Amino acid sequence: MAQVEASSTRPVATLDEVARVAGVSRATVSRVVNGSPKVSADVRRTVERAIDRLGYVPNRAARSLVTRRSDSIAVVITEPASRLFNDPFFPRLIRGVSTALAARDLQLVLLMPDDEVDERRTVRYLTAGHVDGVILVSLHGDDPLPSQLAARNIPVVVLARPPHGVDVNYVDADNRDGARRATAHLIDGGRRRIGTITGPSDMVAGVDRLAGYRDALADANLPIDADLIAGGDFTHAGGAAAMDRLLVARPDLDAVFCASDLMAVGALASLQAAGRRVPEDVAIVGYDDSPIATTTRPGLTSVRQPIEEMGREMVHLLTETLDQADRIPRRVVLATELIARASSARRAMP
Amino acid sequence: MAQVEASSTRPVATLDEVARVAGVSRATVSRVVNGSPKVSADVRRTVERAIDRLGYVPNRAARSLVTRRSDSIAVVITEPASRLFNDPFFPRLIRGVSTALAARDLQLVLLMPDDEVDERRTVRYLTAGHVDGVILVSLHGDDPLPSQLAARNIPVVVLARPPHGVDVNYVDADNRDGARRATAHLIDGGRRRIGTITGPSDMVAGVDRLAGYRDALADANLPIDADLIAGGDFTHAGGAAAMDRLLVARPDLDAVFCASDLMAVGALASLQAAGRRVPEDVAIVGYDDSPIATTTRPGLTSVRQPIEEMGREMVHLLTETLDQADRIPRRVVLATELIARASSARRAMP
DNA sequence: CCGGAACGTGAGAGCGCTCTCACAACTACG
DNA sequence: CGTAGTTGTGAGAGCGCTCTCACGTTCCGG
Repeated sequence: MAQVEASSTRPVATLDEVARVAGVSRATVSRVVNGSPKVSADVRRTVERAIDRLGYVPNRAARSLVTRRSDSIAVVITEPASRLFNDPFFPRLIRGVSTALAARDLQLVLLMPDDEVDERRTVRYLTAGHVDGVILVSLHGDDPLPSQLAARNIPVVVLARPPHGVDVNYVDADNRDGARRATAHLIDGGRRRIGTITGPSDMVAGVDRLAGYRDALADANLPIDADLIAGGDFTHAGGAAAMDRLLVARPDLDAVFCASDLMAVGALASLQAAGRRVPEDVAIVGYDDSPIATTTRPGLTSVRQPIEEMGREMVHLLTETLDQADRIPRRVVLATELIARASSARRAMP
Repeated sequence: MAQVEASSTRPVATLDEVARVAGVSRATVSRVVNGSPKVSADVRRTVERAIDRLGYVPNRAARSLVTRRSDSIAVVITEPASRLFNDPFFPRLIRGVSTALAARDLQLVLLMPDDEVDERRTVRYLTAGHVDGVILVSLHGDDPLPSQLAARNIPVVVLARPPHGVDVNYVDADNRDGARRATAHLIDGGRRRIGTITGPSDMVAGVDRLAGYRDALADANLPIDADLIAGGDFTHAGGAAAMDRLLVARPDLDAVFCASDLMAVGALASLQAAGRRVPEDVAIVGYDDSPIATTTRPGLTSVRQPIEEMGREMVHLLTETLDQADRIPRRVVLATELIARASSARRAMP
């Protein structure tokens, strides 16, 4: 039985060995591997056979040492664990990024710095030439990473509009318009005393969605009442607490727009505990169209963001930046979609 | 203003430059960078100053070319998108893995092959010496990856016990014991006609949890009735459908153990739609202790798996395998915990 | 006071690959 | 038939790092 699969020794064939077996030079093998057109058909076939026979796989370290390219892209998520756990946003975004990278034969490297020390390690990693570009998923605007990377000339695309008009590529969903449409939908349903539970005021998404709520009221010539605006934090508990406050301040409210589904679910529980019927007494609209929106009773009307598409778009933007030397920052804002469910059903005729 | 930060040119200082600036040899700088003890204190200080001044970061490609180490670990998730979206399991696992890797200064590389083509690319990537080891998160047992990697002598740890007693490192939660305890909890609560909604029979977790259910009934000398066992698929819709079937087959059942929270939520909806009160008429226990368990009404009793710890344990196992030449496969099985909520409240005295 | 151990440092090879350049073998054209 | 171009292939340098080995100092015991 000479049929040995190079079993226990590391089967690391090199370019050199392939060249020897195929009876050509290293350069020619390299050309075959990299799909250069200037190789004659029969030499190419010979080399390919040798590659197959040896199970040759190019060593990326050696390659990227000379090309100064790693063909991988980092996705950096700087979010507290709690958000990551509860939010289906990230898996979906990653999936979008992942498929787009795969199509370009780029490798995804996920980094999730946990603390200060970790973040320094991350910067070191990114600047060590380990990746060709960085996708930054940080919903808090005060992150120093973009400028640090910019200083090192590493292409970056961030998710969500940065709060200070930094010159950086970004992709975002149209939060303001989404919130406007959600609120308009409530107005269309016959609601007039519409409250809102906002996101944190230090997050652009929170601020933008509040602005959209205001837009819709203004469009309909409805007054904006501070008593109808309660601050939340994108969490279930925060949503419930905010709802409680709204019910005290404005017991007569007939609808509420929540800047996240998690808060909407909290608000729903709070409303039901207070004996209000949804949607008969109070209509609710959430934001994110997360899976939880379909499991509540009644089902939760929500604003869907094109999350996967945002991921794909970020990759698109990044690879464009990679190829072109001119680094003109671009921004891509994607439209949202309102998914109507029972929680915002049109008010019955009185 | 001579104060230029090497702005637009790539500021890639090399070992050589550091050596020149510090007035020492390349080897000495390398020793300092790698923390070798055989460098005198003042030379070390001089070199460190030079490193700081030049903002030197070692080039990992060059390093791993010679060390044959990449100092990164791949996490390969081969799951359909749908699961990834709805299941908070993965983020938590990743988080556990991530912190454990960070503590060892290892880099996490996340791979999520989407289809056949993608999977081949993944194999190529893993065998290109890009990673030192692989953590395989595939809940389906028929994955060919472990053996492919084993053939290449790449250390692997898989999540969950493989169905065929493959010789491979794995980490798992004690599904059988968790299910046994969940069911025993229902028995303790005075329930006697206890149904179960299982996971898919091709997934070890599903099979093991069913076995645990049987164990508990056997322990309590309760009969095992096929009418009380309904097949599910770990999804919300599947849980609801299975519950409907159970209600037809055994309208008198007074409790149900669901092999996942998502199915439990579906079952809950189905029970409530059928006019059964939970927990008065029928008690429910789920599995996973996912966030959704706290948002249902009533709150869902569930079995918590130490997911983060499983991630950490996988890293632990992998790094052990990395360091030692002897590759004796190990298995680590972690205990679960029952989190009691209202959905399984003790039956009121009749 | 001398031989050898201990210690700190430098020289140089080489990891596996790409890429430029040179060159041989054709082809085409005046 | 000579010259210029075209095409396929090989030789060789070098990417930035680690690591072995050799060498110069210092220190100590006999």
